[in-house]
Amino acid sequence: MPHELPKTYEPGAIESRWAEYWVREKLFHVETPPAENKRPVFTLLLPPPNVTGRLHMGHMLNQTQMDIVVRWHRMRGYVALWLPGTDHAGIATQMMVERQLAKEGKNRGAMGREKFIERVWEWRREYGGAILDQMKRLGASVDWRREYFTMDDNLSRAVKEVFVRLYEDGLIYRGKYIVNWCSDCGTAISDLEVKHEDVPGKLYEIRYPVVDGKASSRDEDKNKDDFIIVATTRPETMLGDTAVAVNPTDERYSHLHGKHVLLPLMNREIPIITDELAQPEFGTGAVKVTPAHDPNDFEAGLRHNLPQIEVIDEHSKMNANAGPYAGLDRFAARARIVEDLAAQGFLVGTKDYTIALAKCDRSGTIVEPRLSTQWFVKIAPLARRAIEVVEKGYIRFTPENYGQIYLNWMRNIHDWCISRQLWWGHRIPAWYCTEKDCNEVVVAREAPAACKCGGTHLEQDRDVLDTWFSSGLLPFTTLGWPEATRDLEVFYPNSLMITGFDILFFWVARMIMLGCWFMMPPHKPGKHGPSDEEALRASVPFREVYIHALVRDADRQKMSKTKGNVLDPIEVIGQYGTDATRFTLAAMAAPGTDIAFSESRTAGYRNFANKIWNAARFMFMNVDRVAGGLRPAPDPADLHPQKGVARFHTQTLEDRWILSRFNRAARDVNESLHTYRFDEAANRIYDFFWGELCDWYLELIKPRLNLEAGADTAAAQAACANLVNLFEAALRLLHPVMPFITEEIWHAIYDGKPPLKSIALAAYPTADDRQIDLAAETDMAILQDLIVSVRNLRAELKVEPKVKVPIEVFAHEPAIRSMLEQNLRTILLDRPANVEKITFVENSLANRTGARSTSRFDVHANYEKKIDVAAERERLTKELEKIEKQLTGAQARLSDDNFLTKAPTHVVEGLRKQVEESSVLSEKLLAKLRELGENT
RNA sequence: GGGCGGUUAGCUCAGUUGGUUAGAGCGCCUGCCUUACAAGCAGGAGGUCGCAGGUUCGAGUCCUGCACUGCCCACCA
Repeated sequence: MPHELPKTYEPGAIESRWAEYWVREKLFHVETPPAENKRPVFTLLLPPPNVTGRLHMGHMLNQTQMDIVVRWHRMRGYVALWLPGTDHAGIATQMMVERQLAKEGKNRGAMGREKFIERVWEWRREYGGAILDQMKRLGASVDWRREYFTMDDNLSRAVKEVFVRLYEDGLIYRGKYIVNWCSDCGTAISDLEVKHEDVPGKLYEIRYPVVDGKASSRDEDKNKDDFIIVATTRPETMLGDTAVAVNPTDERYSHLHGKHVLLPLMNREIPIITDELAQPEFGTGAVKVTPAHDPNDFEAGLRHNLPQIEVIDEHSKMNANAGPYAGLDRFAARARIVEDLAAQGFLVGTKDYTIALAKCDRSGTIVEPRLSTQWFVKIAPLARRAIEVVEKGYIRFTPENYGQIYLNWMRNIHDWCISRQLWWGHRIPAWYCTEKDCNEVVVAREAPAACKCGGTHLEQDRDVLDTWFSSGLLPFTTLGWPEATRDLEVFYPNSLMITGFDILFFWVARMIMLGCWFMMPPHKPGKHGPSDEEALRASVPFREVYIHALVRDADRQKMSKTKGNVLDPIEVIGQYGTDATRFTLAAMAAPGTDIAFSESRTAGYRNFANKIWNAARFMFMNVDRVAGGLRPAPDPADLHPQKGVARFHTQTLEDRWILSRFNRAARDVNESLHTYRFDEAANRIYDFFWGELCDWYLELIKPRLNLEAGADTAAAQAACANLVNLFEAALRLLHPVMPFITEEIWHAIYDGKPPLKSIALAAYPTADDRQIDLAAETDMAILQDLIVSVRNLRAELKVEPKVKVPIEVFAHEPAIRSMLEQNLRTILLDRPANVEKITFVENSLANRTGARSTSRFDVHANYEKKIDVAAERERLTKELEKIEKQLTGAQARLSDDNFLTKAPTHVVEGLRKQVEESSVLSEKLLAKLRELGENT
């Protein structure tokens, strides 16, 4: 029988089977909704993993959260589109293939561009799907039919379109500026790809002799004002100095204005200029100016028309301009230069100095600020809108503080260098006329046939675009832009973006800038003044951004290959199952803190899955045995519109109680998911399923299910039906977090013939307030107290586990007494507390040995064994102390007028009630302590 | 140089707009293979919530300062 589950829970087998099933059955394919669509729409774009990537814990966290949100929306009746794809990852992929070539003894230079690119495509065909295959194993409910790759034809066309439009709007320009140059990658990189690292270094003070122009007299050279001292951390760049700057307000140097210095080693005369660049407080107040190798100096150079002398080449070696140092690596040159300066008496001092060293994020190579002709995006106009939409709340961040971080960054943004000296990527759609003296640049969607000068030889720019340029367009290009598609109309803006902080600026910020620019209809070149708020609101790429935490190892260390502490999600899954791993990530995803991923935690959630598994086995066992194969009628009407528990018979207290608890759980879980509190949602389900359903409800219905004991078939069948219906609803509640085990058991409930193809298509439970039963919860709490009290007594009295004890119960409040009388049947307490007979008595049992008391009842176990009086007295004393302390505090507050007038009523009332109960209890404890004293 | 976060049980972390007795998992101790589950059941120990002030009838929660710690941003030599 299909519903007969194997005895042991083995996630591996179940999970791969359903993962395949979901893909094969195309369960998550989303048709473009028709014009008359009334269903709400939910759109989510998968942050495309690098095509070279392997799944890591960060991906898994990210995807787990996305899958939870998407499954939840789908079950709530949304048209839920989750769009998957991969990123061509320019540098990463190119390097990967180059390494492969190197092993074959080839290199791309010899191969040529065309062949190399063909080779990259081959690589991609062969290995590029790996990470998405891994995703399938995670159960990601994406629409695979819509899978994209950033180099697809349609996306590439859109990239060109964007480039051309931005160029036509004057927002893309080409020019020779200082860029971050990575000599290892052989390309310019953007500011974001540079990471600064504080390292100990040296600050060199160098004496530049002053000469008074060409007509300097030798006499003056002997004065002590004959030199000016500059400080630098990079002495090798001095070879390219074209000025020394002093601050115009710095009186120490006013007599030198307009004079020149003789550049040591190079013997080149360079002017002393006055510029804000030099800050009087720093060092000597004089700074060397190297326009070709420093961004600040570059600007100063423009202000003063200084020549730009490059001395370091693209391989970070000194070039011909470096005279005797030509050919040396920049650091070798530094050493030699310092040596030579010292030898010639120019080196005044060397100080220890902490340097914020700029390194290439990818290769770790020290980045060289280098003069280079590149393409840039003029970012200010785009940033303006991107700031506006966040300030106005058209895009909301969770956690909120990321909105501020985003704004700070966006307000200080610099132009974006978008050209890369690579082969793999979107080639820049610009052509240069090769005719002599024609410097025409043509930016066009297609290769132009001829230049306006008449020349027909046009060469396309050799560079490609920054990968983030194309991924920044994905929220609309994946939906068919620049065509005005129905998809675009329905699915844009995306509802949500879930991603990590690490790509907030790289990607999220760029998507917002580009989305708000291109999706602001109608597109008016050059006009971006205040316009229709609705249009602006509708232009955002997504309405909300959820930033998730970083997954660290159990010791809070960042996972990194070099540290060797990287956890492979596939291995973790292999060991504990995808469901348990997903649950761990969800349960630990409290906002604001990183996740210290602990396997012991995962093992705990594997145990939770096992608990569910066994509870299901218990259910099926009873369905077959007791109820003769009873199954819930698979009425589809009960499933999709049905939000809660279908046809539940509230015959007993525990029935009413569990139904109430289920509704509370459903309410809480929905609320938590609304605010992306995955941790709360997961923990809430855990507590309900294990702590209430399994620990209490299952135990309490066992007597009814046990035919041999009572043979009430009708009651047994009702109990069984309740269990099945409750379980079914609980599975739906859990499904977004643990999709596999819930799918497996759900199908089993329907004997393999479910009314829908998947639990993922069933309705998500919502709370029905009418089923929340406060009275049942209160009564049940008393009953639970009583059972726990009996268990405590058994432990105290050291009753052998197998021995059943008779108990006596006293309750002074008639209502509670009658409630207990109604619900406390021996059979009910048999299993939970091993009780064999219950007698209600008329007098308090509080002072009896072998009794326990709460403010509502006393319970006494009839058992011969002597108790450990000393231990009992200690326990009672401790408890009494605690209660007395509370009582004193509470009474003090209740007699304080200030408290009584200022505190809200419910707090005062609550406290009064507490005092009442504590008083009763403390008297009972006292009575018992007296009794104990007399007995010893 | 700016900005942000963290500090609660042995470990990893929750703790809503301040409100009655600060929770969980793992670990630990005791007893149980009770016919769903030893990946389990029952019971138990363990916290002056980083420190010092302040606001308040009331502070783990709000404010100020300090200490320790982590992260991000930054073209200053």
